[in-house]
Amino acid sequence: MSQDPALDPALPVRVRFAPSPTGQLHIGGARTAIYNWAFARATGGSFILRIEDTDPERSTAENTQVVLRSLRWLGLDWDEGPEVGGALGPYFQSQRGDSYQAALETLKARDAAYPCFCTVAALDAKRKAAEEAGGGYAGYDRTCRGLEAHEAAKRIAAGEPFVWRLKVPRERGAIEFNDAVYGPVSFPSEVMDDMVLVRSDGSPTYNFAVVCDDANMRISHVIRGDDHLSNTPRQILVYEALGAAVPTFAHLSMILGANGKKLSKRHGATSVEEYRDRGYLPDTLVNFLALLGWSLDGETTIIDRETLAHSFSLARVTKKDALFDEVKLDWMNGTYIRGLDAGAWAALAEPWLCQAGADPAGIAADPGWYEKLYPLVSERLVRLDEIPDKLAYMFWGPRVNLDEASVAKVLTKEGTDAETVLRGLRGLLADESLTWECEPLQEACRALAETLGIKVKGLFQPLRVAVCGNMVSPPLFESIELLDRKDVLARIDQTLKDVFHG
RNA sequence: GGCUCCGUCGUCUAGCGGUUAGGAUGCCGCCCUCUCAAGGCGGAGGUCGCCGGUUCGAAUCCGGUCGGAGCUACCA
Repeated sequence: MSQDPALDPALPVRVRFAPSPTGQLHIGGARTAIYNWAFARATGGSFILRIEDTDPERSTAENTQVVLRSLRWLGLDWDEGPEVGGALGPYFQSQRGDSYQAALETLKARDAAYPCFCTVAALDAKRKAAEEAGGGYAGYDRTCRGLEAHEAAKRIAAGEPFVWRLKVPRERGAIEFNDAVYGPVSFPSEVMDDMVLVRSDGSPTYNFAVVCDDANMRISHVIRGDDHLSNTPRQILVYEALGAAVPTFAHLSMILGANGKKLSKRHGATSVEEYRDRGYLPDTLVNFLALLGWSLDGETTIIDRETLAHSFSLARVTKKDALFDEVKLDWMNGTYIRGLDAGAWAALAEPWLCQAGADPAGIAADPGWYEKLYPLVSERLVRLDEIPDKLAYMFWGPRVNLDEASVAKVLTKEGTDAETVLRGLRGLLADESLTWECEPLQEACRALAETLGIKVKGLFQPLRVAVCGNMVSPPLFESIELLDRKDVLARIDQTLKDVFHG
């Protein structure tokens, strides 16, 4: 059994991510991109981006932009591809028509392809009959394979529509290859029919185009989704027919939704941009997706980009399908938010800060204020989109939006005298000699609690509700320090008025 | 139907013939504490899908079985 022409292991590593721009970049695709990128970086190879836009119906320039934008957002830089260029372009399949034509000529010259005049209708009928007979469809029956050359030429000349099929060698045995993830895989040759290479409209089929592209672009490792595992023997046959070196294949298991089924819109977000819009950080997504099917050492879960780029290896990729667990994703996003640089976080969180009530110009004008705001929320956030809810009180100015439940539980609860407490606080905070900083403020308030003979909690909570509007908030005195004294006093006055009609 | 692949705590995983089957998340408890978090400590949770076999010894090797997934197009 002759082995496929193996690729020279000394050749440089070249991998590609080849999405079809038919919509958003899904997280399954993102994970494939991450693995390709990480493998290239870890091996010192090249990461190539190729757009498979052969389906004009669904492939649009806009969709292509979405994919590029998502990859950039994730921080996956490509060495060759759209907007970057490269020696082996173009990097859009729609622009590589000539190369497919040339490949077909090669195949014809090697007697490895033949024209087939069977109509779709005829093939469908045969397939249906075979299925009804019980045995199942065994593939194309090679009706046109035995056609005499002059006969075929005559029919072509007569304008009869036809496709080009691959002439799979009759004596070809089982097709075997050593998958970098799955290990040795073998397909019996009996089930390999003479696949269509070029459609009757002259366009290449997917299985033909990818092989041409991967061969022409000198791809050394094809790292792609599991759904292509069964396509691989077919593609190997094309490499052989072309006389091209067969790359190493590495198939990635599927990512399933939390319900164990294929990911779908019905069960949460599925695209990179949806996760971005919900306030997940790109670092989180890269880390989390990388760990869905790969592990560094089985112990480490927080893995930064650099480590990933250095330590990724196909040998540690799992074969099992993985469920996408958003609960763990949330935890991870929280730890990445906590790890953010205080000076830079406002830029990242800007859209949500503005939703909370911040003024975009203000963010740029007073970065120091936002730097101090960061530690107040950082350990309370799981997603950035929680900012509007958690931080709105910082942007209310002199007004306070009192939460009804908090008022009932803290201010008007029977057996408490929040009014007296608030009046005391009002007087205390109005004292200009009190330094408007976290520590002195807190000390003064504690002293007041002692004077009033109540627990600090009995004083802090009413103050929290009066200033933050809610019994749950970021740290009280740190918040007050960041607010204007007159605004704080105004909020207490408003609370007194609204709740106690004073 | 045919072909191919997969199967370790709920979930993500470590494990490569000898481990009390490890880590992470989630859950529970304690500590810390101005609320909520974060953090620290501890706990519950896996007869390694099931059945046989090989072996002194199997999650690890072999066979079978069940369950799940993918492919089976002039879609990609």
